[in-house]
Amino acid sequence: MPELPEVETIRRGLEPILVGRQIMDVVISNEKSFHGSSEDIKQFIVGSTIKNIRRRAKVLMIDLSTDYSLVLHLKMTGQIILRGAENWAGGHPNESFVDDLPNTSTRVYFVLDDGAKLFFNDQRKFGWIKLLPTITIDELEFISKLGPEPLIGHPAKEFLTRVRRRNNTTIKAAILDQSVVAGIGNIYADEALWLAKIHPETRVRDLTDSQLASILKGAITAMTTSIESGGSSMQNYVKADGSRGNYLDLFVNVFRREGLACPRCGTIIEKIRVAGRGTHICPVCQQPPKSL
DNA sequence: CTAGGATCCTGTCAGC
DNA sequence: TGCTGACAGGATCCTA
Repeated sequence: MPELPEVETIRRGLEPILVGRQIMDVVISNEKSFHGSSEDIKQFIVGSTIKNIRRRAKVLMIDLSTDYSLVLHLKMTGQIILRGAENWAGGHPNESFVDDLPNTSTRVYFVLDDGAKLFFNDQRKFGWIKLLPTITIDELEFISKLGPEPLIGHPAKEFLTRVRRRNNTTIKAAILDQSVVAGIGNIYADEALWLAKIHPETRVRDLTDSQLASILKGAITAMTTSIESGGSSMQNYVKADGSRGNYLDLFVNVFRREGLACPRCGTIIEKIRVAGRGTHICPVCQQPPKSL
């Protein structure tokens, strides 16, 4: 589930706590969740110091003093939870943020110098952590093929070039494609298309350059708002009175709001299926293409 | 090469 | 209550 803003929220939350800390041990309870030999773990993780935490698209990279890095993808249900003198949690928001850990969805955890533990939880086991030499990360196919970072520099021109390579598919499928633009997932795809007033089943070829630009702008707006509101973190999950909050309420207009009023025109929001994904639209603001 | 469906997994929820 | 199928904030693999 975690998309660019959720991963960026984790990066920003962990960086001040983890950089400079030493990793003393690694405990793996699901082999498929960790790619790296026990020999390499001993040699390049145990005893290493965390130098830096970076993000590219939805991928988190923890650079170690051994010139190796932990490359991490949370996929649908991944979470990063720190328990110790300081506590922090981000990623897929559920009760594991506050449960006793390890629990049944703990796949890997790291023991730090002061005994604090950094948990990688992942209910559906789609996520993974890879241990790789830092300099080889950019050569990985899934990294080298990525489209531009939407929140860094000026991605508009590169986005336009790449989205036009998907002229025959629907705009929703196109912006979910990580080689078109990095970091958009189901939440921000629906939010971007609502902000731009474009129906998700519109073929890319039927959109003008100006409409495509406004979709990218919508994605940037939604993502920026999400990050600035604190993203998906423990702080937004547990409210002051102990009840559970939903950080989506802080910024979404359509996502998971089927049956509720469109904030722009008041029409009831509908849920449909596009590109194999649940898709939320305002049927008035987002008119279907004539070809449908 | 592209497009779209199946697939990896566990848990939850609606409907019978 | 218990079962069944659909679905879930992702991306790869396979087929046409």
